[in-house]
Amino acid sequence: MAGGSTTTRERQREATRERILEAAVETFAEKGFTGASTREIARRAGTNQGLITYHFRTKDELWRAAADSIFEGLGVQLAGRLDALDLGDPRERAREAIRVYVRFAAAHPELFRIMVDEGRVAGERLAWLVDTHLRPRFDLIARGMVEAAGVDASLLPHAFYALAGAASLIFAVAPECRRLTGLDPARVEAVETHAEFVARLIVP
Amino acid sequence: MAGGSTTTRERQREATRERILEAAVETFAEKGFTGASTREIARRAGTNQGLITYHFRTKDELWRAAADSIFEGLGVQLAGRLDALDLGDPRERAREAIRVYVRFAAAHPELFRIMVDEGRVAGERLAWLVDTHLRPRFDLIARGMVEAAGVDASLLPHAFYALAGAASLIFAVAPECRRLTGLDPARVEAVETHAEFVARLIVP
DNA sequence: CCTCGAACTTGTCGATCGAATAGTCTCTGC
DNA sequence: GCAGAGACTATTCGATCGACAAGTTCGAGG
Repeated sequence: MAGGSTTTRERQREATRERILEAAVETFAEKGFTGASTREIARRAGTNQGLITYHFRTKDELWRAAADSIFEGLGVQLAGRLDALDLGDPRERAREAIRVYVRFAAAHPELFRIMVDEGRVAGERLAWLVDTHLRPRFDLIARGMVEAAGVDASLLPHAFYALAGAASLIFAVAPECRRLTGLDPARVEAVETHAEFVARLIVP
Repeated sequence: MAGGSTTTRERQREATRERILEAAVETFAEKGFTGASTREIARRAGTNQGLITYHFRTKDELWRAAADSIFEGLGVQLAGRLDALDLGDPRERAREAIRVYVRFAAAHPELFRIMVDEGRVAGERLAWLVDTHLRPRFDLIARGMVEAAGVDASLLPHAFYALAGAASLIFAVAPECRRLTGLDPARVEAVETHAEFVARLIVP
């Protein structure tokens, strides 16, 4: 089935789906599930609302596809970068892993935003999000924390959420940070400063 | 105006306003501004939707009143508790200040939730929130960080958001934490463990 | 070339949103 | 103890939501 034969039709279909998906990730990250309307997503994607129902049956399935898309990117980027750092002493390696995580959080604030949005109230979407995407990542990071950083197993939830919060919040509320402190967290120097700050915070 | 003479009418009016306000804080914290409907808030308060329009003119003003209510509580609680700790060495005092902050974040996750909700997109509500409530608190905490903990002024935004995120995230996404890790962050022992963890993290 | 199915557009449905209105009830001041 | 004001209810409005169904366009296979 694979083969390279992609007809014009297939290419356009996939391109349209991708445009809608990108707009969905953006909009869900900004407004949350209820706050984002399928009409606005369609407008950002440059089409109409009916086309969303056609490609993704419901708003709920569109949201799941958007979440899949976000976590897919996370997997690729983190895996690739973490392979590169195998030398140096364990503490420096832990610091570098944190820097990588902070840089990712800066580049993709959607992840943190959607986690906070859905994590507040128990429900079907939260259950799906945790079971499908969060648990595998958590297990991976937790193993690293126990083996490399020597974190006590009973403290794992605390360490995980403390790290996630310290690393991501400033980028998730970038407009607020700009107005409150004058610092634009999106600038490269700000990202590097934050990465170094959090790395030294957790591994002094 | 002052005087103690509160008629039955005045008492009931204030009691109703308070019930609506509590329901509003709850609902806005759970669903965000657009996700929360005035009808649901009225239902939680045990009245009808028209009464909200009567007491607070618009949904926007109700939201502002809810934010006022949250930050009023923050001011009272933090001020009272921080006065009590004047002895001990500076590092231990800084740790205790962090513990107080974590306990507050655990008791009032609404604060963090509303901050993240509104901080994502620049707008009128964010501008009002920052100028009215956030900036005074930030200046206070920033002064404490510079004077007591010796944080470099250029790192203040990073330190502020790292602390806020590390302290609050686990409580803001309590349902997610329960499902992901099995730990219920609302339990007293969990709060104290997190307080100690973050305090030792930032002031080793 | 031509038709057939897919990708896509347009229009509409019932439900629900925030807000405004008119009407009801109850406490208060004279 | 009665008239009036103010707290509260019931109803309705236009706008917008997600979902659906009918049309329109257009590239691919025979």
